[in-house]
Amino acid sequence: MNKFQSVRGFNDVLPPDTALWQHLHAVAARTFAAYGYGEIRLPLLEHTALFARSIGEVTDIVEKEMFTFQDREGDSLTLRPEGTAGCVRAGLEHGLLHNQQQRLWYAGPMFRHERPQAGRYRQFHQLGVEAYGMAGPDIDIEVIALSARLLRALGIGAVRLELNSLGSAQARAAYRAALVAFLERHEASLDADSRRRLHTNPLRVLDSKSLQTQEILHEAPTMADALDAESRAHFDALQQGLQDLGIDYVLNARLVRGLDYYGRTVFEWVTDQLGAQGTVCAGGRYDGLVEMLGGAPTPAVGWASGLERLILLMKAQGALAPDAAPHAYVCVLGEAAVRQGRRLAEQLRDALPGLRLVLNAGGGKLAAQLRRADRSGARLALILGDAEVAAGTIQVKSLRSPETTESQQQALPWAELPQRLGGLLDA
RNA sequence: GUGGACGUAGCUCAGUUGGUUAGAGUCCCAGAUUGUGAUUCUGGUUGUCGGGGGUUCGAGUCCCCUCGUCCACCCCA
Repeated sequence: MNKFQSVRGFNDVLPPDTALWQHLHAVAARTFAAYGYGEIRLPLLEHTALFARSIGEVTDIVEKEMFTFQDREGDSLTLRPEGTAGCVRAGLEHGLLHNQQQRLWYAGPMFRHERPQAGRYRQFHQLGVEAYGMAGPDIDIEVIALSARLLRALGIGAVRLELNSLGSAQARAAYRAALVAFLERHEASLDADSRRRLHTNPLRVLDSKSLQTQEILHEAPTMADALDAESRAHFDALQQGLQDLGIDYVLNARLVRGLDYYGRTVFEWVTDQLGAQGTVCAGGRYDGLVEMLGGAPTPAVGWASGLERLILLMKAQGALAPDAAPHAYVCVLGEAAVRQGRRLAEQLRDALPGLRLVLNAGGGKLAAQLRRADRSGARLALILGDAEVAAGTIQVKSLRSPETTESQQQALPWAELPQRLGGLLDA
C-alpha cells in the first residue's frame, strides 16, 4: 500500500470516468447557453461570516460541516459548502444585482465535512443556476424547465420532480409557530432527532424518517393551508406553467430545504437508484437573501445539482460518453521509422484538427505494438518499418475485428494519409 | 457525529480448529510465430495480507487501537 493516501472524502477521477465528466460539462454548458445564462466563476474560499449569515447559523452545514480555518492574518475563512452565497456576494460586489436582471450559472467543487458515503463526499462538485431580479413565477418555471432539459440531455430518466411552496416569510413564520405548538403537544412521542429540531429548525421535523413521527404528522397543520394569497397565486401559476410545458411533478407538502434562505418555491429532482442520497438536483426561490447580505431587496431563484450523483446515475442507466478512443495508432519498427513516424504524426496532427493519434513509444515487436494498438481502441494501425521509410509509404491496417487479415491492409504513400484519416473524423 | 459490514497481487477473489516458503483467475512481459492482433500452449514479474501494538513456540487467521471503503442514521446536491 501507499505511504500516502488521499484525504478522506477527497477523490481522484481517472481516465475512463473523466471522459464522462467532460461530456457532462459540455452538455451543461450547451444547455445553459440555450437559455441565455452566463457563466460566473467564483473563488473556493470566502469569509466564514458570509456562509453563517446566508445559510443560517443553526443549520447543520454551518454548525458542524464547514472546512473553516484561520489564515495568517487571523481571518476566519471557509471552503465554500455551496455556491449561492458566493454568487450573491459576487453579484453585489460587482453591481450585477443593481436594479437589473441576471441569469448566471457556475460549476465547481464544494466542501462539507460529512461522513463519506456513495454519492456524498467531502469535496464534491455542483453545477447550478441563479436568476436575479425576476419576481414572477415565469422565471421559476424557466429554471425548472432548464433543469429538466439538462437531465434529459444527459440521458437521465427515472427521476421525479417534487414541488412545494414555503410561502412568504410572514406566512412561514406563522405556520412555523402553529407547527411548533402542535408538535409540543406531542413532544413525548417524537423521536429524539425531531425533539431536538423542534426548537432549532422545526420545519425539518416534517421530513423525519421516523415512522412514529410521520404518524403524528398526519394530524399536523399543513403548509398548503397556511400559504398566503400571493404565494398561493405564485404557486398555482408555477404549476400551470409546468403543465403547459408537459413537465410532470408531484406535490410534496413535506419538502423542506435545509438552508434557511429558501422561501416560496422549493423543488427537488429525486431518484431511488442511488440509495439514501437520492436528491440529484434541488433549489428554489430565495427572495430575501440579497437584502440580508446588504443589497437592495432582489428576487432570486436557483438550483444546484450534484455532479457525482449525476455521474453515478448516468452510469447506472448505461449512459455513454462520446468515444474518446484514438482514431489511429502508429507502430514504428527501427531507428529510422521511429524518427520518421514522429515527424509524420506531428504533420498529421497539424493537418487534421480533432484527430486523435497515438504514436507507439517504448519500442516492442510489431505483435506487441499491434496488441497495444488494439487495446487502445484505435480503429486503424499505421505500420512504419525501414522498408516503408525507404519507399515513402506506410501500411494502413484495420483494427477492432479479429478476422481482419492482411488483405485489409494496404500500403499508402505518406501524402495520401491526411485524406485517409480525414474520413475517420467525419464518422 | 451514531450504528453495522468489510480491507489478501493493478483488478476479481480463495486461504481449513492459528502450523512449512501466501494462492487462483485476470492483467502485464517474453517465447512458440522468419515483420502482423484472436485462440491455444510454455515461462516470467507483481504482495509490508490496510497500518500499529498484543497473545503465542508460531498470526493473513485470535485480541486491542488506528486508517480507509461501503450501508443505514444524520445531513444534503
